[in-house]
Amino acid sequence: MVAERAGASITTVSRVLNSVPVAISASLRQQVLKAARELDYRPNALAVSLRKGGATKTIGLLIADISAPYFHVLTRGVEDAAQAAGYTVVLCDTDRDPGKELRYLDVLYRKQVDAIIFAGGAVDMDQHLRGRNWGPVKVVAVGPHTLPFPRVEVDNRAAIAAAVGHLAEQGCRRIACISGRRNWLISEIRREGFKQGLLAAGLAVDQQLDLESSLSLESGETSTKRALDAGLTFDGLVAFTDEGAIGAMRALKAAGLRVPEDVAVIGCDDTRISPLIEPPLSSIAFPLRQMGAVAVEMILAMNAGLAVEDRHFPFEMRLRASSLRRPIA
Amino acid sequence: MVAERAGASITTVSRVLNSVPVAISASLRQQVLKAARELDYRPNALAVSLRKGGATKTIGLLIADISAPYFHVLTRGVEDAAQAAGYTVVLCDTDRDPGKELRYLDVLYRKQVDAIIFAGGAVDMDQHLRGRNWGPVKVVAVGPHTLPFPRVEVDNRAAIAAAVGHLAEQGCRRIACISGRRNWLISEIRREGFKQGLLAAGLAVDQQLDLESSLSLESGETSTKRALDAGLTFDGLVAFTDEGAIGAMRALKAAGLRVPEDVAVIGCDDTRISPLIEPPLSSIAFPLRQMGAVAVEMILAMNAGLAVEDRHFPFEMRLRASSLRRPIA
DNA sequence: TTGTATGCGTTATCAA
DNA sequence: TTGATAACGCATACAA
Repeated sequence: MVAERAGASITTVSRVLNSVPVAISASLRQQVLKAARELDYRPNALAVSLRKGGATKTIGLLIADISAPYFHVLTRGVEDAAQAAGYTVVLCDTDRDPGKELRYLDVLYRKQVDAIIFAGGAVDMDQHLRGRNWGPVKVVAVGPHTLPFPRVEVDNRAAIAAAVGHLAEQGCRRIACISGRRNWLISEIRREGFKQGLLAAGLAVDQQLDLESSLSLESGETSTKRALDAGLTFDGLVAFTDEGAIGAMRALKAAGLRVPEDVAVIGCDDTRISPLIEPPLSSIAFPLRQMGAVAVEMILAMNAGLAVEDRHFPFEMRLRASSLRRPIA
Repeated sequence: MVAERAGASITTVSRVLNSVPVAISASLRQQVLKAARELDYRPNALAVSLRKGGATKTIGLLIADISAPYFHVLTRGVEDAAQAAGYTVVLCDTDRDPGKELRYLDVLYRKQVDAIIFAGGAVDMDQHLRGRNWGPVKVVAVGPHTLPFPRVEVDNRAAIAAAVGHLAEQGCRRIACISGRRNWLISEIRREGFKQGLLAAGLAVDQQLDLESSLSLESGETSTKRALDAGLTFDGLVAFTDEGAIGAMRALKAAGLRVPEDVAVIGCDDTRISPLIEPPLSSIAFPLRQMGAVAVEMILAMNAGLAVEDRHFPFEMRLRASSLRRPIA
């Protein structure tokens, strides 16, 4: 196309457009450039990747749900870093469904992605991913994962334990927990943190106070309502998700309970909503955007043949009215 | 690879794996299947697309910012529909920056995407996209756009006018507006709706009450604060965005004004947050998720050679405490 | 029923 | 300084 218009061979065109260090007459070069501009020619990335054997500059991002706060902030971090590095991001919402995860992996492999970022998976200990041949694809996980990939991590256990500690410090003695599904690794880890926090505070672990939910607002509301209806009592509540906390607070209000006076509440992930609701919700913040960016950096490093290590990030307690009954120590 | 392992020609392998309607001996077929399974072979989508001339089953999605509520709901709709149709979505955050938009388009074209969905662009009347050769790529726009592509649309003008009408009905006489940047088409259209609503209610248009912002929470807060500091008074406020409305409400509260008694407030987009804040925010809802899905449907139709028409969706007023001073008529 | 050869758009090797 | 040609992995027209 460009070649014939410029009256040159495709070889020459390729050389000019890729600035291959080979002497080319100025006139021919100009003609090629002109033709390319006029046709607004763009090299076919498919052909280039095929020929060069691999690199597509594409990253597959597997997340549970882009419309959940945790994930879209993370995603923005990934996308920015990817774009800056000349990579493109394929968005894959898995809803934590192993089937979807597998189907997406299949597509991503067919499309020859260079790398995959896992976030919000680790369901059923990743049985469905066991024994898989990952080939040359670079894989990074954000958050807990059972497979031996480099990870971008935050101490979820300590985070929830700290939340419990805070509630205890605020005078709570019976602390409930809006937890996540039992077969999600993240839930199990946070659950451990919950127990750990109780023990550290010298409080008893009451299995009944573990209110399992799917981490959504609606689910948090339902679980809490069910617990209250069943006559359960508690004076503190930590939710593994801000949305769950908000749902719980709705159920508490509906039952005539005051936050934080009757029940002090703290969430997790520090969603954008948290400071805006009434009362403002205490939460545990993670540097999600940065974590997304770092996941991409790790991929770049792996592509460069460097050894990468897990990266750990700190959490931060954002204490607000929903959990504050007395001045902080 | 698979061919040699199965002791067959690549032709046969291709035929078996693609179920080409050609007689093949059962034994050979089994061997091919076995080899493919053992190697867990996946056809190289790059090569397939190259050979078949085009179709990559990929959609480029250009949005302003995945971390903004409007866009991640829309995106989820796009993603679900795309996945169901065997398409893959490349996420492109443009931040409404024409430069980023152009750079992303370049990449998408190189990668031979089949289609592009524009949402949250239309900046400066899309000067940077004028006269462009779009080639065989199918383009659909969600929301207002200056270029002649099929669109998924909602009557933004009427929506904002209705919001103004509602405030007027609630007794507001001086209505301010947290608008968007002047060079964003969406802002201009909503601004028209604002004026139209004022006129319909027999209220005067006061240029001073147009408080320009970037549609973000922070921006809404700043604009409102500045207006109040300048001594402007108003008893109603419509924001082109829920986040802007929330920001505005913060500024109002800080100034000692009550919502809705002193200033009735209504937002737009009906974000997930809106019903949760205090007071719950009135807003105008669009079926964003569905709109995203329809955008994909339109692309599929275009691919099938069908003629597609613009699709219009209704808006819905969600009235809540922030704007309710009296029973609704 | 099976296989050989060609070409998709590129880049890299080799020859002129 | 330039160009013809092979090869990347695959699907298909054609041959056997």
